[in-house]
Amino acid sequence: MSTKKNNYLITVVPLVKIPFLRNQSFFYSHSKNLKEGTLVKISFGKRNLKGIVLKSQKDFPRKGNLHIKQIKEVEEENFLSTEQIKLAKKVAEYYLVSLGLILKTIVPSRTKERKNLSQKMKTLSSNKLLLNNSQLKTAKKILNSKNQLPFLLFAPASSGKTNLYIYLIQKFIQKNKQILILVPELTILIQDKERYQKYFPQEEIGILHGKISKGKIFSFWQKIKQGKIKIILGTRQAVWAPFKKLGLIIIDEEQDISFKQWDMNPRYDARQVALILSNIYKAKVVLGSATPRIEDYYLTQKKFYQLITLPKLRKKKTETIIVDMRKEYYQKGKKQKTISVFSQTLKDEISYYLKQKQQIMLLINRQGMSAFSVCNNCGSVLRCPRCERALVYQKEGNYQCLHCNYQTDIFPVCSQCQGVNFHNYGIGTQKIEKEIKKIFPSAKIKRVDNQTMKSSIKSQEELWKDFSQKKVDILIGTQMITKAWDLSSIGLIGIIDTDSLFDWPDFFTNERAFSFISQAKGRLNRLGNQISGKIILQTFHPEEEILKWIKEDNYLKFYKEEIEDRQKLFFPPFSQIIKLVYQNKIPQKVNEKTEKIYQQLKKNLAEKEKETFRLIPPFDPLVSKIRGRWRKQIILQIPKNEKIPFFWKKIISSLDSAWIVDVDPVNLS
DNA sequence: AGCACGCCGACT
DNA sequence: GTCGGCGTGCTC
Repeated sequence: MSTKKNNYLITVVPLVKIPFLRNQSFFYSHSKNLKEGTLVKISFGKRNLKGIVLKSQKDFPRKGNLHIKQIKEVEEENFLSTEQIKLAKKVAEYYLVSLGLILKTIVPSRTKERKNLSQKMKTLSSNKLLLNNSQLKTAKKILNSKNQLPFLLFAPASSGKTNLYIYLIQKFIQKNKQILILVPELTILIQDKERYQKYFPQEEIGILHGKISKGKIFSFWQKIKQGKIKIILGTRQAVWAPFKKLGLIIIDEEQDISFKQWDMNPRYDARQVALILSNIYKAKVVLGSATPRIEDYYLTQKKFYQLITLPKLRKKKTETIIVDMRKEYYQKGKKQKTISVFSQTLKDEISYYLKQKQQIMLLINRQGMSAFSVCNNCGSVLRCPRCERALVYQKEGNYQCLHCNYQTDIFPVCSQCQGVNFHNYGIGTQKIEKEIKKIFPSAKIKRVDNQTMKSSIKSQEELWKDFSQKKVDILIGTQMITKAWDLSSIGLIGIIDTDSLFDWPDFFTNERAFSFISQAKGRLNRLGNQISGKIILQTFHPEEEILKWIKEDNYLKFYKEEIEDRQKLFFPPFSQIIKLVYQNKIPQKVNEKTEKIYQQLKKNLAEKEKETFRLIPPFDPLVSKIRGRWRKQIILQIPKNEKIPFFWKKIISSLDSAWIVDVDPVNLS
């Protein structure tokens, strides 16, 4: 039924979720030929959607009675590049999601940027770059390498890896190529931008992250597409930019899990996407870290990555002290009635560093006043009615869920026995703050955690400035500050509850704890201070070997231990993991559904596959109820270098939207 | 994501 | 019979 007017058949991918094993594209008619990547408006079912054109052909006499709709509107021709579509296809295949959904995340809103006229271009003085011998040698290695294998840059804190990056960027700009720099967090990005800009005052740096306006993103997008912007700095979504001539991808702090979008679809890891991207553009990739992921270091051993290293610039003296908290309990041979969260060692060191006018950072990985509260009458834990998670004591009589922001009335009642008195266990940032104020009343103290960070970016920056200008003596915070803030002048770091970093039931836990403490250590006295930096780890398990590797900065020993465990337990890099989570308000339905799918997944495994593939039956995650929904999960483990069995793909493809499909999840708990 | 279609139980 | 609840499958 082709009319003279609309004699072209256009293959369009609607920007919507379609089971990924089904055909992702649909036929539409139009009066003229449309190129691949054109953005169009279409009607799909009863909905009006946007779509991306894959190809066009002259209409031909067709059999069957397929009703073909017309394209409603051509929004922009050549909107996406061939490379972007190629990337989208490969990413959709890897993460078992529909192509339309990936294309939807690539396509930006076409909004004009509201020109901010008061925006003044600061005239920046250009910094001169000086590389030392080892930096230069490493850079040459990267530049002269003929093969396409990614580089893992294993570089400790203060080894000058940024200098190396800048040198590489210079070289690629000279070649008229674009450079993508990926960083894990927004706050790092802001600090990095200033740093890079100083070396490239004449270049506009494209900034891409989740919090800039749609208009601004679109304006950067166009300049990147035209090749006007050569340096692109961004968080994970920057991998989707419309590069014209990408030559180099730098992934800084590659061990960071923030590269993975774990909380919403598509659940992609920007590092994985960057590797695919680099293949499409034949670009070089540098993954930089002081504590690489176990999986990535393993790949260097298997010669899939090229290992390059940088030595420490200055052999700064930093001391790691492991404090045995059991001894604090049994001081002078007697069991103490009350125990301070601060060991005597830590208190002594704090007062010493305060006297030396050195800044101090105290780290605890919990917010609020305590970890959980127990009813004095019946002993049950006070929980969030919606999430089943322990509520955390906030202020006088007030308890809060850190998962969904549920807050109790001033005096909550125990759900089990109507009791009204609770005892608070564990320690959080607020409690530490209260205690430390008691012990050091004249010290200037600030607290940073998710609660305080939720406030505006402005107040975050102010706090950071205050700290940099030494208006703060003691900074108390959760893990996030070591990541988010480039704090370079800390004299003393105290990790209050080291054990809590390790007791998470997950196979990545050790790796993350190792990386976290190493990163914290890297913040010690990077400025030319004469007083050496010190980190104090308070623990009830000082005999743990991992603490020894941390103390010695011995990544390789740690790697050796860890890779053996991974092999024994058949975890990455020896297997690929797919996590399937089902959630529903009715717990019985959760049990039934997950069991049904589990049986399906199990049933058709061939005898041979039963030996090598692994399937963990439905189990409750650590947080088994979130926002009123119960959840259960199934774990699939596929041997590395094996393909996902087709019938598994088929089952996964048919799962409805109550399921979460997470390929390469960042946790199993 | 919507929306139609079809199968099955409850009820005028 | 027939109304409607919801599980299943399709969208050019």
